[in-house]
Amino acid sequence: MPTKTTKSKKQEIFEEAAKLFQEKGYSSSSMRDLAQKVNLKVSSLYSHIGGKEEILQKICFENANHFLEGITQVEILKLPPSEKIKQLIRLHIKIALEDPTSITVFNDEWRYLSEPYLSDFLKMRKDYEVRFGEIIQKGIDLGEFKKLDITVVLFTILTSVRWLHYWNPETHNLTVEDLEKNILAILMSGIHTD
Amino acid sequence: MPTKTTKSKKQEIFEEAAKLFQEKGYSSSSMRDLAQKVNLKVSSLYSHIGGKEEILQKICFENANHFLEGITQVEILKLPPSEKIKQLIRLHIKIALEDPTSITVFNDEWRYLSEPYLSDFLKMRKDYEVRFGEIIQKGIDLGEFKKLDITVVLFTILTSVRWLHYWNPETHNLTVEDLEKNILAILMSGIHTD
DNA sequence: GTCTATAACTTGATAGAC
DNA sequence: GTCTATCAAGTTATAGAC
Repeated sequence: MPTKTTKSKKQEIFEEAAKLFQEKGYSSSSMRDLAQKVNLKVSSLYSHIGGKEEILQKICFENANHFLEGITQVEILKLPPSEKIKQLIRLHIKIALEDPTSITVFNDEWRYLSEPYLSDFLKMRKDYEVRFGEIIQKGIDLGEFKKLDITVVLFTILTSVRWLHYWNPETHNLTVEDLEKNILAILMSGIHTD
Repeated sequence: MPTKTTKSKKQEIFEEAAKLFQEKGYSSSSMRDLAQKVNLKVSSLYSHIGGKEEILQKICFENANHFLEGITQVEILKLPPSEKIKQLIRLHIKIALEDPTSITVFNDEWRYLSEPYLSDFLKMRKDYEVRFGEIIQKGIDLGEFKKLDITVVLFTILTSVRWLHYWNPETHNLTVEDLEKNILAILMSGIHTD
């Protein structure tokens, strides 16, 4: 019999909180809701965590770090910009499908971070966007990409994959690979036939 | 001297509320915040509006109706599916740029609608998605569009324009026409050179 | 229509017994 | 670590004087 990894109460709290924030939104989720989900009284939560916002901070910065680590890995690859952009799109798809709950909270609830966390978060996001944009610029310079506005390309790509955390791979007869192929095809070559 | 249209207090309340909801989110916005913005005491607000949610309902259903009216207009046009999809993308751009505040609240805060409004809203959204998807299907059947997964194409298009309400036309040296051209080029033909 | 006053309730967090 | 009890502040909304 395989050893079952015991989930700590703290971990359980974080996981249930993420679900709760996803369902009701951060500011509509109460510590009472959360306590009930993990079978504790409200006051007992504070033996495990510092407070409500600590959970939001963990979710937001963990995901921000995933994206920044991902782009750092891509930048050092000896590949043409077009391949780097494809890798980044795959990164977004992977992160969205791997932990949809966490990524939903990251996407939609970061603005409820208090200072100085909010500013830190926005700096990380800006950093990511700048570095993503630089790869696009290089691709245009090398003639791989059409001469389009960098900002438009950047945000079109970044937001175009922001529905994937709603995607349930099990209810669609489309493998993750096919999903990836479709998205890359649209962004690289468009939906129109040649 | 041109006649200045007088803004009713009710209208002022709705406009300031939209801004407030955009800034702080619906559930973090209080009637006290709103009262202060329009120089009234909280209780006086209730002489003009029924309550907090009435404002959210107005914003959500007004925008939902804009989109549904738009797609109805497009459907009756005698144009190939590819042109209809382009029209719809232009519709999204137009709505996003015309009233960014309202569309932000529509995009991000609809889930705080209470029943039965929430269900009504979701039905309208589903209706829009189905009709949008049918045009894509037709385009594929006629050979105008590549044989891609309808759902992937649908949501990629719908979400890819969901950053436009942050776009400030004045701080970018790109006209709205060029913005439109860039977005249509990406979605129709992709970013990659041929 | 606007105000003061207040009802009725929910919020995040803490004190201190066990 | 968990509990009961409670606090201080915030919430939407209403009653009733002017």
